Amino acid sequence: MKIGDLAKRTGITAHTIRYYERIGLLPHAHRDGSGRRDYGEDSVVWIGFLSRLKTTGMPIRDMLRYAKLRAQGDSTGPARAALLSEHRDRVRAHLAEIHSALTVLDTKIAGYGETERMDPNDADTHNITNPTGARQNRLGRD
Amino acid sequence: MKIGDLAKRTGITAHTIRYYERIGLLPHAHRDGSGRRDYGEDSVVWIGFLSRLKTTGMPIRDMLRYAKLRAQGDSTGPARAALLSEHRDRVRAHLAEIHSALTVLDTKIAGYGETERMDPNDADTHNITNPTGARQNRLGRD
DNA sequence: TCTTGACTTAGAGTGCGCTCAAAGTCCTAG
DNA sequence: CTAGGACTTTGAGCGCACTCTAAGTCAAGA
Repeated sequence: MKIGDLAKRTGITAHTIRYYERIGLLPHAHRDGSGRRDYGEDSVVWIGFLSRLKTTGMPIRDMLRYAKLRAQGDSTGPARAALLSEHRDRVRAHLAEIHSALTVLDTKIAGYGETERMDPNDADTHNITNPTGARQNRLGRD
Repeated sequence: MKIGDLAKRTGITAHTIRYYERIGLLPHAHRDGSGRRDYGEDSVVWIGFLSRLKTTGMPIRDMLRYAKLRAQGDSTGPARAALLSEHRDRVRAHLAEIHSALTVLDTKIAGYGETERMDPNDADTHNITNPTGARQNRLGRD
């Protein structure tokens, strides 16, 4: 499989695949006769796993630690399990924080509904004051 | 209250408070006789709310949109509610993704534990039976 | 009075994770 | 044979959200 195909199948760009290889997150790819990267199904699986780690907010430097342990062979199983389980704990803690903040958000939204005498579920049908996007600040972006 | 006190009470640095003012996330602060920023309790509350938005992953450009609506007065209530409720939906969707990825992580960790008990030399070469149907292992040779 | 330390400004620097540019090579369809 | 597109490399650039530096002002305690 060529890099473009792998990109399509994993949902990350070819640029990013090369970047991942460069930093060591992916092993150096096998090359075909003309020097181009050629991948197998295992690459799809590994990138899929990396994407899941990314979804949970794991920084690349930790994925890198995991990848290096993995490259060292089967004996690093316990270390990998430890790395993953510490990360899992952090994710769960973060999840709890988000839930808590979301509760506040819910209250706030409900409060607006009350004040404005409108159903929060109708909020989406009201356009934001400035749909074309006046940019009054250098950070503003639409 | 001086900027240092506000920093202590909100958990963000004085540098960041000035940065937030610079980009428009905080209103221009009142100054005392010698030109120093002087804050009231309302600032603590507002920064607390911003921090919650940040916890839920709202980008600064969106907080900025919210802050500008807020500065425009009560008539922007519906727009603010809309902004918040769209964000809430995105956060909930993201939360679901994280939960799903976490399930895979749990399975993986359990898999390591299993192979450890069964055969320490064979760690990570097992096909993990997993309820989501995802297999995430064996990338080429290690 | 002197010293310490919190404050002021504009602007530069940092770390992360990509993302793209430039210039060249190679495969395939027409 | 030729055109187009996918690929190759090294290295630069970007967007985000801070984070810090430099040079200076000011207030209060020993």
